[in-house]
Amino acid sequence: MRDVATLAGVSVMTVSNVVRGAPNVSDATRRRVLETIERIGYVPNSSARNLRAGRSGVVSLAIPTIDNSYFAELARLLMDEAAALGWTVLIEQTKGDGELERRALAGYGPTPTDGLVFYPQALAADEVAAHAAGRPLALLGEQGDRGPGDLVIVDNEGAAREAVAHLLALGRRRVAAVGESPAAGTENSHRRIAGYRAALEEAGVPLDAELAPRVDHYTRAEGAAAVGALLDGPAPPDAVFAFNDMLAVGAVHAALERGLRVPEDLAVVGFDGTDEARYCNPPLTTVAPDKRGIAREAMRLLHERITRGDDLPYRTVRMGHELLVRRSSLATAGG
Amino acid sequence: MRDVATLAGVSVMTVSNVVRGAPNVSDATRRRVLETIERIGYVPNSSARNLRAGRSGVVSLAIPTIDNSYFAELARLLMDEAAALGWTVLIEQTKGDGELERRALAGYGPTPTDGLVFYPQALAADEVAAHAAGRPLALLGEQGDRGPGDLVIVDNEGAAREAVAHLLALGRRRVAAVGESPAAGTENSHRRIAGYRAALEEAGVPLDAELAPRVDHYTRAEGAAAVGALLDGPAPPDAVFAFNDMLAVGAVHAALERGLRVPEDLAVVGFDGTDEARYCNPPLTTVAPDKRGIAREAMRLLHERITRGDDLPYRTVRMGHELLVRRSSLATAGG
DNA sequence: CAAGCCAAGTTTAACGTTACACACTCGGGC
DNA sequence: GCCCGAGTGTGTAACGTTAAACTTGGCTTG
Repeated sequence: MRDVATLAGVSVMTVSNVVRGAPNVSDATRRRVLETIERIGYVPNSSARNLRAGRSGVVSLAIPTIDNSYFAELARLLMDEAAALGWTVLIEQTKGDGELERRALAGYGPTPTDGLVFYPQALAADEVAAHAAGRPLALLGEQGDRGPGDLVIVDNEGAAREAVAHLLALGRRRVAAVGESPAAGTENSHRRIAGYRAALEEAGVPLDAELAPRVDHYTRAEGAAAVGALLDGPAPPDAVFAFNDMLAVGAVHAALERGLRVPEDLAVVGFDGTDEARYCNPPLTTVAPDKRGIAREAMRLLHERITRGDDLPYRTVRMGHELLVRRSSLATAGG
Repeated sequence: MRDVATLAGVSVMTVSNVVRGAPNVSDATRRRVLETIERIGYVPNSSARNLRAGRSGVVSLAIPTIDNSYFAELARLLMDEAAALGWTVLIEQTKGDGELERRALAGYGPTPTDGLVFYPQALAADEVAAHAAGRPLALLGEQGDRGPGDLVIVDNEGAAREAVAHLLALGRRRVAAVGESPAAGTENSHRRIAGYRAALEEAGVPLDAELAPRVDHYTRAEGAAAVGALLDGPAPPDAVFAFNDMLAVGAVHAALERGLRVPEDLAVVGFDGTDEARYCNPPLTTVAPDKRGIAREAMRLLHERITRGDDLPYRTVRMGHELLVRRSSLATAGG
C-alpha cells in the first residue's frame, strides 16, 4: 500500500480511501490510484484490516463431519447464504468429539471468526452454554428452551412421529428405530426417540427395546451393521425408521444383502431429505427438513447478532419439514 | 493481553513469551501468567498474530462443490492431514465457474491463506498458471506437464481404459461414456474420454458419438437425465461408464426407473470410489483413486512449498487407483 | 574481588490498515 | 478584502502481537 501511495504520488491514506470507496477523492486521483494498484498487483492485507476493524468477515460452521450428505448439502446452502452477506464460512469438523466441540465454541484455531453456526453432537445444552463465551452463536437442533444463542430447529418429535405413523399405517408392527446414540449431546436423537415411542403408543403397538439399537456414528456402515444384526436376530423388524439418510441407506443395503425385499419385507424411512435418498434404489422415503430455510435463518440470525450486538434476546425459529414418501416404504406389511 | 500483563504484574512481552512457550520465563512467573489468562479468559488475537508473522496458518481448498460425495470425502481427508500439520482448511466452492476459480487462485476473500489446494474445472492449464500469482499451490488433477505448482494426479486415461475394458470383457458393445463437459478446464475429463476411446479401439468396437453425451454438472440429476435420454433413444447403450459416482448413481436410477435391470440390461461403472457407491443398490463398480494418498501428498507438497520457499522445482506425484468390481457390472451382456 | 556471564524480564519498533482530526485550496457571499 | 463552507487530501495514532535489542541483578570464575 505504501508502494502504491509513493508511485501514485499520494498519501497512504488516500490509497486507503480509494480502496474502501470512501468519499472525498477526486475522480482523477481515484483513477490514478486504481491504475497503480492494478499495475503493481496490490492486494489488501486482510490480517491488518481485521486487526483494525475487530472483525474478520468469517463465520465458523461446526459440524460433526463434512462427508455426511446432510451436512455437505447444508454446508453448501450456508455458504451460499453467507456469500450473499459478504461472508466466508470456515468449516470445522468436530467428529462428535466433546473436546473438539468445546474448542470450536471457544473460537480457538488460527483464524478469528465473528460468529459460529454450531450443530452440537457430543455437548449437552448446559455445556454448550458454558463454553460459548459470549460469542455470537446460531445453534442448529433443539437445545432446551433457550441456549446461549439463537436456535434454528425442526420439530424432531413431530417429524419422527409422523414417519413412524406412516410405517404403522402400512401394517408394520415391528418398527426399529436406528440412531439412538451414546453421545449425550444433541437433543435431536432424544426427540426422535420420543416421537417414535409416541407413535407406537398411539397405535397400541408395544415397545421392544431390542428394536432401538445404539449407533456411534451416523454412517452407512453403522446403519448396515446395526440393521444387519437385527435382521439376523431372533425377532427381526419389518420396518426401520433411521435417524438419518445414511443410516437408512445402510439399512436398505443390509436387507438386500440378505435377500430380503425392500419395501415388501422391510420398509425403510430415513431422515434429512438428501439427494442421495432420492436417487438410491429403491428411492428412500425420508423426512426432509427445510434445509434452505434452515441455512437462511441461521445466517440471518447470526448476522443480526453480530452486527446489532448482544442486547438482542435469544430467538428460536422453527422450520418446517415434509415426509417425502417414496418406494422404500410403499408396500403394506408382508408384500 | 495488556490486561493480563497488568493483572499479573509483568510486561506484555512476558505474557507473549508465556503464551508462545518461549524460554527465559521462570516457573513462578509462568504459572502466575497462565492463571491470570485462565481467570480473565484471554484468547490471543489471530489477526494481530498473522499480521506480525506474515502467515495465517490457513490453506484454501478450492473445489467445485462440497455436496459432491467425492469432494466431501476428499475434503475430510485433507482437513485431517492439515490438522496434523497444525493447519486449518478453508473450503471455497467454485461451482465450476471460471471467475470464482480465478478469485480463489488469486487469494481474494476476507481471509489470508498461505496456500491453495485447487481442483480446477473451468480454467484451462494456462489460465491457472496465469492467475496463480506465485502463491504456493497444489493442483489436483492432470494439468499438462508442469503447472504453476505441484501436481497430484491419477492416471485418468489408464483408469478409464481399464474400466471400459472391463465392460467390454463382459460382452458389452454399446458402452456410453457420461461426463464429457463443455467446461474447457480440467484435463481429467479429456483423459477419461481418451481412455474410453482407446479401450474401444483396442477391442475393435466402433466409436459412436451419440454414446458420449455432454453434461454440465456432475450430479445425480444430470446423470439420470443424460442416461435416461440415451435409453429412450433409438439405439440405447448396454453399459455406462460414468466419470464420477454421482453420475453413475443417476444412470442406475434412470435404468431402474424404466424397468431395466442393472447390471443385466445395463452395466454401470462409476469413478471416485465413494462410500455411496459401495452402499447403493446394486453396489456400484467404481474406479477408486487413492483418496487418502492424494490428500496426504497434496498437503505434504503444499507444506514443503510454503515452509521451504519457492526455489523448489514443481513436482508431480502420481497416485494409484483400483477398479472395485461390484454387482453393477457383474453380468455378461444380455443377462 | 573485578570481570564476565547467564537467566529473567523489559523496551522499542515494527507488521498494514483505518478512524479521526486537521490542513489546504478555491469560489462565492457579504 | 474577509470569512465561510465545500471539496480534497494528509498526519497521527492506534488495533494486538512479536523479533530484536537492551537492562538488571545474581552467580560463577580466575
